[in-house]
Amino acid sequence: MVIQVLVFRGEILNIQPGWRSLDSMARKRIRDIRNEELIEATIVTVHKRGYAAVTMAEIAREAGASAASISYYFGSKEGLMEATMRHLLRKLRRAMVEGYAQAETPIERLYAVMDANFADSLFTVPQCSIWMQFWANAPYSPRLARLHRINRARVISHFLAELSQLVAPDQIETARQALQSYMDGVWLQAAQSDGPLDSQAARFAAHRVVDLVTSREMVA
Amino acid sequence: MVIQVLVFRGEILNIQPGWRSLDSMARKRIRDIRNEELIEATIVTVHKRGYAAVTMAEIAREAGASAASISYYFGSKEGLMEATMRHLLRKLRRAMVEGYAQAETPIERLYAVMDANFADSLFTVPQCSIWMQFWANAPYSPRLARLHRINRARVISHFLAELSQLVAPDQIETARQALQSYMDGVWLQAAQSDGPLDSQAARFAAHRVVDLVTSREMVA
DNA sequence: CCAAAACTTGAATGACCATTCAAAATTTGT
DNA sequence: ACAAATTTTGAATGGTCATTCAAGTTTTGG
Repeated sequence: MVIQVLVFRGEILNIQPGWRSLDSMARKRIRDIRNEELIEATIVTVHKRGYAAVTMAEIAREAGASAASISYYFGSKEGLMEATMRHLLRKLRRAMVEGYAQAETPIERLYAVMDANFADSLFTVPQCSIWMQFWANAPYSPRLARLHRINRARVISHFLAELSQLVAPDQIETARQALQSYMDGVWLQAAQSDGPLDSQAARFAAHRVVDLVTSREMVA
Repeated sequence: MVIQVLVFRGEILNIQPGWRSLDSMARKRIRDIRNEELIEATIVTVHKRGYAAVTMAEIAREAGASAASISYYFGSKEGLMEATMRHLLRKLRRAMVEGYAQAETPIERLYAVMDANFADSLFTVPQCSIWMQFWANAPYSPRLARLHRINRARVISHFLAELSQLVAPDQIETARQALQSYMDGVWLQAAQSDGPLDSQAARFAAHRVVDLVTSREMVA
């Protein structure tokens, strides 16, 4: 057994038991820490200043680093934005699969999708705000566009898989469109909210929308 | 009776009967024509290049003018953006009051709001796209933020007025949130659509959502 | 036709910014 | 401890862009 004590620039950053030898882990650690710090600073700063206006220097200052270090770690501004979007997508995916594991019926799985999207850790003003910024700018950045396209396809196929077991075949596409629009719309409005968000209420309302859309009343 | 023949730079721009004398009208005309041209060019160019990346020179080129002329007519880039947003808001408001005039019951007025938002002349990819760009950037531009805030309050009060006659008091706010989120979400997704939009289908789907949300099933 | 008003723009201005780079600081492996 | 690898950044670079301005062009009013 090895006790890891990660010291960087005279500061103790982390103490934890480790079973692997230090060398390979520690070498990666600084890079990982900087990545995390810079991505977190990006979320905060883009929310504060807007995607269009934010500069490398501002993000770096928020992270307590220099603009040059962003280039060192991410290659370019676009690289940082891509990494930040990946980070958010990863968080969303993690929340989703977690909920899926619990759900047993199609409607529970639809609930799970909604619960993931409105989870406490994701449904916050800065994150909804930055999500929207990325959304708006994805068509103009090949790297963001790619991530966006892949994620979109994944979400659509999830919805379709569950809805096909819940509504008539000719209703599936309409129901998917309604659910997805609702979900996106809530995020969009949350991004412009002043106070903190009530994620529990959002989940509750979303469940009701799922109920409505999958009810027999939906027939044209 | 006077026949107006508007000639500018050797080109006949407009011939029409007029009852007012030429002087005051014609003096305003060139300004109006340039305003329209530049705003139209702004919509096209922002859709093509993105709010974050678009430059005055690009917009001017699209309009067949010089970047300096934008400053002459709108004072600044932000002034142009504000004027463009005003233009879109005016269009939306016009479509809305038109529908309202026809509607006689609360639910018909809700249909009318949806029909206005998904009218043929408004529900196009470039307009949904630019709308979303403005939406995303409004919080960072005082002048856009102001327009956005005013419009938002207007739409909310419209929804509340009709819903208060259709659903139980404790359901009003939830229903409004659902309708508005759906509406926003559809625009957001339309902005990212590849092909042309089916506005008729959007209206039809929106009516169904109105029906669902105002049905008695909505009870928690 | 003419003077005044309105319009147009090329070029200049000044500011801002992402990225690069070389040198310095820190950490790592042995 | 010390050489190699990694990390950090101040300053330089090159480019972009909104805005201004002065000098022209076109239109208007009479």
